[in-house]
Amino acid sequence: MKYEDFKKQVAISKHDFYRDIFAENRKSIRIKKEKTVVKNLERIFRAVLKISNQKGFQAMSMRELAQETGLSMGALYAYFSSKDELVEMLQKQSQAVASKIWKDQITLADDPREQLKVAVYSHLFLSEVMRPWYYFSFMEAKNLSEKERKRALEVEGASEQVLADIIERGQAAGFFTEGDARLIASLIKAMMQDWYLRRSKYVKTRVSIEKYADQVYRLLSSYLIRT
Amino acid sequence: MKYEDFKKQVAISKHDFYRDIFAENRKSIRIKKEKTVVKNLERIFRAVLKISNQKGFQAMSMRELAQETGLSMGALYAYFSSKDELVEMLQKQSQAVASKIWKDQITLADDPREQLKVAVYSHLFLSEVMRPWYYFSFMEAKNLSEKERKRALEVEGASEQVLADIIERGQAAGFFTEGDARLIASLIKAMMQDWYLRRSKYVKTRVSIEKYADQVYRLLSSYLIRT
DNA sequence: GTCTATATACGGATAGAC
DNA sequence: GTCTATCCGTATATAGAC
Repeated sequence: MKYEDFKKQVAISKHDFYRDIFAENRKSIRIKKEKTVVKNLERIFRAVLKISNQKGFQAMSMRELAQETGLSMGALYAYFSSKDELVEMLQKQSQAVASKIWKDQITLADDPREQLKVAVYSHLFLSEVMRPWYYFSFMEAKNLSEKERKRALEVEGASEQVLADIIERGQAAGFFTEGDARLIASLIKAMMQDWYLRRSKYVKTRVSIEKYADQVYRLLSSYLIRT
Repeated sequence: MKYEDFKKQVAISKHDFYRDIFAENRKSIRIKKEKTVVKNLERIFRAVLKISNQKGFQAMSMRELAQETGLSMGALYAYFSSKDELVEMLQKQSQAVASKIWKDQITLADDPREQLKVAVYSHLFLSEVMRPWYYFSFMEAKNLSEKERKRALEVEGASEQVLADIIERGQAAGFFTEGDARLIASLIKAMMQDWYLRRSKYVKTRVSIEKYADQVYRLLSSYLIRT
């Protein structure tokens, strides 16, 4: 499994991404011309991720965001009505896109052994494509509004359940060794998470995403797959 | 390996912990009576961890800290000269204590196979004993001062190197399978980290620290240990 | 040792000109 | 659509009374 192939295959259209955000938030966005909105939303969200991932979302001031985007504070508030709403837009759309891509990938396989492999590789590749958002999402989760925090927890729980289900099907079919599927799923998630949480370390030690994925999968299959 | 035994064995004396902080920071602490200082430092650090772990260190206001500790803002500033210094005291002492305990535990064993087991179990147990600090340290690392951030990275790198060294010795002795020791150490670290980063999930699904440690070690040894 | 009151700066958000 | 200027709340930190 090659990262470059995956990247081409999913080819998330940035334009579509921001157009969808526009469509979902017509009420709070005061600007009417789609072209302008898409252009500026891209600048804004790029800057939010950049600054937040350096110093945290709370520590990012609107003045700083204005500077980084090249827009004034007044202009910024034409695209959202509060800092909370800004982060809500980002979370909702990114989460929807990420979860759709992952599930689509898994559905391409049907044998549990193949599904497990696809699930691990495609999750890692996806987190590499959308790395700034994955990092942001983890680090800022606890600072979101009650509503957003709850949704983030549900999404995370659901993705672990996807892994656990694959493992259970594999166990039922006799391919995998017995054991607590949910707990094993947690450990897989932990290893996948490390790629985006401490990525600078892997850059420094020259570990590529493919090498990382291979190692995770090898560790996993030596435990799980019956021989 | 039992968690309760470990807990008794290390029995970190809280009194010693705060007395050491006092000794190291005589300059910035304006209060002279040790008894008073120890009592209040304990209140302060407990409150810092509690509030920060709920909403982040930056979002914790001094007014909030005053309320939680039962001290006034004026009184708080008799124990440190800035928010940054407060967090520096906490980091320095906790890091020293944690790293000493872990290394002492590992030295108790000499066979690499036994050392690996001790390293995994004792790190997990230790992170359970000092859980609020481990969580804080990870989540706030990037918001610390340049100096503190650098030191945190070094400590983290060193602890992964400890694991990698054990693995390499085990490989050289023919006990472990070949492979990239540093990368495997990273994956072990990732799994150990998950215990304190997403602990509420494990509480909810009723996974005990012992069960978690067993599962991590089983996964690991199935890959690493030659049969 | 600890308190209350306050200096000073910076935060998010908006009004109204262009 | 975007800008500048400003309101107003809250932040950290300190001064000085007790």
